[in-house]
Amino acid sequence: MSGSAVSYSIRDLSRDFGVTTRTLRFYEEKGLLEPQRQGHRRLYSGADRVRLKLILRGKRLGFSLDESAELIAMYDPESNNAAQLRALIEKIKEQQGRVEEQQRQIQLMLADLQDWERRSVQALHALSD
Amino acid sequence: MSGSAVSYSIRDLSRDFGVTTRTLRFYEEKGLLEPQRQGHRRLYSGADRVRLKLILRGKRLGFSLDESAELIAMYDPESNNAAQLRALIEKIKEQQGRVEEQQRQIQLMLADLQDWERRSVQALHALSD
DNA sequence: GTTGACGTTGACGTTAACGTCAATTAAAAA
DNA sequence: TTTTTAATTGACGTTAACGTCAACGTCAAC
Repeated sequence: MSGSAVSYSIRDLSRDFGVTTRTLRFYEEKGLLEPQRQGHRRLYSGADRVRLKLILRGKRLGFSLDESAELIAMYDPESNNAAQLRALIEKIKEQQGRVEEQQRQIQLMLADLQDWERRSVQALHALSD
Repeated sequence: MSGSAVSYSIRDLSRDFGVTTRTLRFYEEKGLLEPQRQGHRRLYSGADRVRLKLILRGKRLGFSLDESAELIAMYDPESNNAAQLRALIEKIKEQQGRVEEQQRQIQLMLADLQDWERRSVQALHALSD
């Protein structure tokens, strides 16, 4: 076993992921991250980076931080728990449903508006004839 | 000109649209609605109902109230302003882009997870042989 | 030995979108 | 006329996701 434990300062993570240090401390308060300490300073491991990556991905998928926390808990790559994995997939499919519905609404609205536009353009042409 | 001005109480709107009266007063504070008054009581017109419908539609499309206010201002069916209409369409297309990106991210994630699931199921089968 | 650079813990501030009282008022019903 | 019932205006409370100080610690560099 080699002991080459790579670790990162709060500033490193901040830079690498484009979030403020305040954000990192906030995620820690919420229990989403728990880096080690060297004295009173935070030392982030590779595993911490992965967790952070998952949190941010959760946000991009449209989940709240609390929801992301839940999802990450299910995503434990060690546990190999098939039921949990399927539960996770379900949660994400639900979100997919919500997003699809939004998209449907947007398309309906756009169709309406574009129809409207066509008609108003035609009205203009009729005027200029 | 007939003067059959239909109007609705705050409770009517609340019931018909499934929002609380507090919400309606809040929308008014924000300038999204401005019903007439009969004494100190609010009297909502048909036009007010339409505005409310648009606000709620905006929310379903994923816009904030402030954004909805902006959109509704552009949506003036009287003005017949083609440029404004196209601007509105643009705004909505931008939102469409954001939602599509979210959906893309979700699909990627799902693909990953389902791949994972397949593999872990196979691993189980291998064990039971 | 003091100056920076970097980090730490409070703790209060902020925006969005309402919720939740409390104290009043006005009109309708009994 | 008294009691309901519906509505009104304040005004403070709440959740989420951080922002923004302030005051203090520490370690290497000059």
